[in-house]
Amino acid sequence: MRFRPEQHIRRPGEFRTVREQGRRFDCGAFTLWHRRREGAVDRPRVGVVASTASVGAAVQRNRAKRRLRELFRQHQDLLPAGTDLVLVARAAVNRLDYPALAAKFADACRRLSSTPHA
RNA sequence: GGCCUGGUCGUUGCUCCGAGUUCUUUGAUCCCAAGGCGCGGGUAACGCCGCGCCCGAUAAAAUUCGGAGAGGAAAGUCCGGACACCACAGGGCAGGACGCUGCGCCAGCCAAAAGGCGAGCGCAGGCGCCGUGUUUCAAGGCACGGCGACGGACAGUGUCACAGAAAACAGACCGCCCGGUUCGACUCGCCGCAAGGCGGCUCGCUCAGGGUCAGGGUGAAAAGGUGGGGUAAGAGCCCACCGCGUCCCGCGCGAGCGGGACGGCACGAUAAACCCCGUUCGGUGCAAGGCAAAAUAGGCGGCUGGGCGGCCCGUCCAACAGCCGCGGGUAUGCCGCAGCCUGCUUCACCCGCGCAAGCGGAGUACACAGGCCGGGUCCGUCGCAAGAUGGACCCGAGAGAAAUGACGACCGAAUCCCGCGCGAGCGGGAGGAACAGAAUCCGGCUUACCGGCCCCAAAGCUAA
RNA sequence: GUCCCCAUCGUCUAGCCCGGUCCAGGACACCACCCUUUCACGGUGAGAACCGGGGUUCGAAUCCCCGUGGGGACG
Repeated sequence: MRFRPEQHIRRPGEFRTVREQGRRFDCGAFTLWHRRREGAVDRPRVGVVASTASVGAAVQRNRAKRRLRELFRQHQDLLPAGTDLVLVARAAVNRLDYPALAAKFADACRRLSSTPHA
């Protein structure tokens, strides 16, 4: 399953929309915001955030964002079409091993699919 | 001191490049939104429709294969430069930076050349300070090592707290010494019956005067040092050595050094205080900056000087001039921006010709070809070795909420534990790789850091 | 990314330009005592800091250099 450039959320306005109108799941090592775009049928999109204060220096920030993007790439078929995600990294992202992160992410995907957004 | 920054394999992703296939759009630097010309049609109008001609830059998406893809510090942003714009940038003032000498190197820059500048780096040397050793009463000398933002303190100004008698063209105080007067004590002589008086020696004290600066617990620093002579006491007052200053001579490319004569001490510290001298620097920074749809149009509307970004001068462009605006949307797209140069190619713009499309010239991109530069692999030569050098082949990061990864397996350094061995070590197990992520580029400095390899020096051990 | 600025008691600040008078001053807070039946107010008193390292200097919060940590501007 590929991860295409048009699946990136890049604009500050889109980030703001997801975080103001979407819902939040606390997944321990990261925070997941999600929002369904009305009438959209294209693939789910994602934006990744890693701040210096919560994650650390540039190496840690880049590594956290890569791992979160990889989570989305491998599990994006669990998400309904037209879903926008914002993943906010915390310090534990780089400490947990990958299967634990994948389990948390898959669980969050199933929960947001079972509780459809208004 | 130099060099290097774990390895192999598998599955699956990301960015860029090349080749192929498929599909649609074909007209094209983001979208609404359209290549140009001619003829005809249509429309409120047009970029719409049809036909013909001409030109064109070589595009977009999906997919397959192949190739490439973080550092020695990519970091801090402390310096220097390239590059871009402000006028390829002028004079002065202000302000900043740098500062022993000689030679060499260095990203680059200036110059016709010779040559010069350059953040800094290296080698050799000079001077100063510190440490150790030696010699010496000491100062000083010599040897070795370390450190130095190392121009100038007789151009000027400022500051030097506390302590201390005194803190900056020195001399007030204590003290020491001298002689004088008054007073007192002791003693001697003379006069007097006595009280006492007069004169003298010595000592002390007080007072006024003079000499002197050796000494005065201090202090970071006390106005040449040590020793001797000398003196009433003392003092470069005099002498020797050392230090200092001026002059002369000699040596050295030079910083400076050595010697001699004279002076007779007049010269405190601080310039990472102001400052002076010499050299040098215009400002802003890739978020610099440039480009991105016609026609109406030598048009309409608005503003009045503007630029040289610290200040002044001066100068430049000008007043028929310059600047801004002339549909909407979008933190828009593209270039700058991916080793360099040359050739080839040729959108725009420019020049010439043509009624016009266009044609010819010149000319920027991608691609292609060649050369140079850098890196990798293989081979040869040299070297004890890290490595150097020659040839062949291959390659040359470029993102933009920001690619260069994720996961797994194996090998694996440091370190720890167990067993064996006199010992070097051997076997097994645990353990699992530092600092850290390009953002216009190059050079330097600084800071962070697991380890590995090599060279040089010294000491110890072993062997000869 | 590029370019600037700042750092002093628990908090807000003075001192820095031009070094000594600073074992660093003030306000609020905290603590102790007094006042009050008690609390508050008030009074008295005490504790408490120069971001780290190096250098210049006799002497550094102040001057210079290198770091660390904050903050800001530029589309």
